[in-house]
Amino acid sequence: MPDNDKNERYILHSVSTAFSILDLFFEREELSPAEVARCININRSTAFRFLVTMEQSGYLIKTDNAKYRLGVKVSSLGQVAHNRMELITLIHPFLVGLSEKTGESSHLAIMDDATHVTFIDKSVGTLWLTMDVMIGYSKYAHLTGTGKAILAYKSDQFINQYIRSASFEICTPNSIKDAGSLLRTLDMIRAQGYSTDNEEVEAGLYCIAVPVLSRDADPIASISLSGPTTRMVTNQESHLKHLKDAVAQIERLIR
Amino acid sequence: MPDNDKNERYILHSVSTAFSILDLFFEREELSPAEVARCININRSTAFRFLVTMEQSGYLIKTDNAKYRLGVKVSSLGQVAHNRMELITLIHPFLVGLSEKTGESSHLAIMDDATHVTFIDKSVGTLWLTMDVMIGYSKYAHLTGTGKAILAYKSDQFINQYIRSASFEICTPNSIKDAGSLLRTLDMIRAQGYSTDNEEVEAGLYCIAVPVLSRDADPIASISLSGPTTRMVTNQESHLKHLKDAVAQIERLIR
DNA sequence: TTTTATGTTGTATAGTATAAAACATCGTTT
DNA sequence: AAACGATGTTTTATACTATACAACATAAAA
Repeated sequence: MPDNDKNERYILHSVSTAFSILDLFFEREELSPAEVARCININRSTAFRFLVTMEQSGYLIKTDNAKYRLGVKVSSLGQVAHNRMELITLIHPFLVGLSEKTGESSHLAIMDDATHVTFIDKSVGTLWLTMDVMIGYSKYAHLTGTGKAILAYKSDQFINQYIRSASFEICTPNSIKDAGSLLRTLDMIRAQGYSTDNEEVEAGLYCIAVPVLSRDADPIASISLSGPTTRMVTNQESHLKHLKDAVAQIERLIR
Repeated sequence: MPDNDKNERYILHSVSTAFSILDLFFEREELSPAEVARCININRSTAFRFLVTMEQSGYLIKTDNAKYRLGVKVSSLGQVAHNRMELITLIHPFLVGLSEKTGESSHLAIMDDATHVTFIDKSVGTLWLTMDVMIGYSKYAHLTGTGKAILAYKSDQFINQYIRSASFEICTPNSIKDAGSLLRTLDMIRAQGYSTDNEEVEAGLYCIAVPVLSRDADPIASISLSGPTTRMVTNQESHLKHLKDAVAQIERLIR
């Protein structure tokens, strides 16, 4: 990433660490100065000052036992951000339609950095046994159906970069284990126009995903249907048709 | 606020302005370096550096026309924060119950600073004409039923501080116009145990709210029912009963 | 075309972020 | 009970960097 290296020169160090501290709260519900200090390797007193500052800004709140948590403002601003993502506004009705027609959960995902796919919207299925991922959840792209659908339509150099920076952790026996099989899978996805996740991230969970391409064929997102393998396999044809119909309409709207 | 003044000494200036910049995005969907610079009175190049830093941290994204928007991470972290607020987890079922029983929208609000009340959860009513406020929305406490319910049970010194720092903008003919009538209203709220908002924030909108008090009688939140004045007034007695029932159960749970 | 506003990039310095050290408290261990 | 270790908080000195200024490039406006 030459652009990132270039910007490196302008980074305000303390601001950057402030957001690193905020990042810690993705994993931990509350953190003390000492814990923050250990996590990002800074001095305890410095950590304390960061926390005080962020509390004063309303982005953290201090609990009674001198620990800190995410403040209400984070939640509020998150709502604002969520509502503003026009992609969501546009696509949400289609997700609802998909989950109503099929009974399965439907998701909208994007790749917002070079390696991870993020679920930015969902419509949970009506059936009792149903997939439910939290919005905002991130995974390496090659591990999910939505991620592979997007990755397959990225440029060769993007994919090569991906292979260099991704780690091929193994979630299930079906997980993609190396660059070679990933490349073969992506070829197949391009050939058939959709991707599947056949229990590759979690046992019993099957997913079908179709990319949403911009006018200049850039994969800006993908939508998916997910559910238990048995149900998904028997209905694969009809699910796929619904997904492709939805994407066709979405692409008409965004071009 | 003596504690705040005391902490003033530890504030990291650049971190604080970073969050001020983030605050700007509550109002504006996208901002350029020059705009940010004007809004918070800093140099254009400094603003630029802040934006680059925050982009690199994933909390902002740069659009094609060199403007910046809230990044996906804000939305993700907001979700996380929202899910973690145990108050919400605890109270949400009651909100759902209230809106199902009454058909009207039900809200949970807190005061997370000295002047504003924030809606942190809701259950939208089942009726066609229904109130729907975005979660995270903030107003001066004296303007809303939920705000007044909380304010009424705060300490005298808190209320005096409130009167000093709040501005009595007039939303409708019924809005509270001065400190005197606010104090009288708060007295009445304490006397009857609930607050109303009789078209004080928006014409036609009526709201009944009841505070949620902690073991030591601190007003930690309030819940409300809101809807068109006509419907609300005719059902006021029954709505109030439902609200008080819910609060009684909630208070039993949190003490 | 000229002008004005703005994004972006160097640069010098005033100011502050940072770590180290010290104190206060707390819970644990001996 | 005493000693210890871990941690929250506060003070302090210094290396560093956040900041504004200036300059350039570019885009929009006049």
